[in-house]
Amino acid sequence: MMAAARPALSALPALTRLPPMATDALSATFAALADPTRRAILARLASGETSVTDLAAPFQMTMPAVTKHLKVLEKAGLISRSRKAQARPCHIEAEPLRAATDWMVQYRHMWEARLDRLDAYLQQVQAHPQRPTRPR
Amino acid sequence: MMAAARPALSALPALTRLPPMATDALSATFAALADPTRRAILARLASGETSVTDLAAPFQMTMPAVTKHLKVLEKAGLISRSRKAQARPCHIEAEPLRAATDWMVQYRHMWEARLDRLDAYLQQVQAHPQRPTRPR
DNA sequence: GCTATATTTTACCAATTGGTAAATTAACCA
DNA sequence: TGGTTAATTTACCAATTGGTAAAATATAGC
Repeated sequence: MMAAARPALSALPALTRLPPMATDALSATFAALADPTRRAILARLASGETSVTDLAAPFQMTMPAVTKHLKVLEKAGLISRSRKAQARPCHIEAEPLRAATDWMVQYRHMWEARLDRLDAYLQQVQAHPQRPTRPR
Repeated sequence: MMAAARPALSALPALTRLPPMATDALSATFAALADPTRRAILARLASGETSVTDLAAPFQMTMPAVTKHLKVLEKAGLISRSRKAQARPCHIEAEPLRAATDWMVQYRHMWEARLDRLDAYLQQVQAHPQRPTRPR
């Protein structure tokens, strides 16, 4: 197996694991969206500024849990906060959501294109099973 | 604080925490997209079927790590696998990606609408600072 | 200053995630 | 049969996540 042939990684004493990458904006946005509670919060905020208490009401969880979800959303730049008496109302921030949507839409073209080519190929095969023109 | 006033939750012995929710398809899709390595893998797969070794090459990580990422993508339904001699090539599956894109695009309308209303309001305030018609 | 309301912070916990090294499986080839 | 190639499984680890309960903070009103 010649394990010694592989150099640096196992040689360096304390740097075997790289320091964790600071997650990019896109990753933070998708991670924030990867939770149904947070998506529901965003959906609610889409119709206007809302207090934490109001946001928490529909969910079967404590206020600190909601506060944590809001922190995730805020760190990802998807919401911002203000102050109104004791309340700290939340508002949606569209920019990063737009960026993530753009990423998906851009790649959707490629995915759909692949599907279309596959469709065309399968139809052709079905139409002329004897002489399948192999797709390039 | 009358801690005893709140009933069931802390009374039930072993059910204090609810069993973890089986993550829905949308959450799984966004979670899968929330990692730059996995997004790069998908981008690569958009241009065609690829082996694990080829997928792993651009990344500074071991094969098992890539296998794990592929498992995440497969569980989320974003890729599927086949067999070709020793290789287990991966192909992209567009459907869940389309569903997630649809979700984002649908909500984008609401977010953009909010921004548009804000824009309109700010422009009006700037144009007629004396008589700001308050936005509803 | 006291009290109520709104929210956050702290300290804890179990489960999940993202990585590794080493061993194992599966298919092909000579 | 034995060796090579491709990929996975196992066992481990540290960091992160998603929740809780209890205490603390901030603002407003009397």
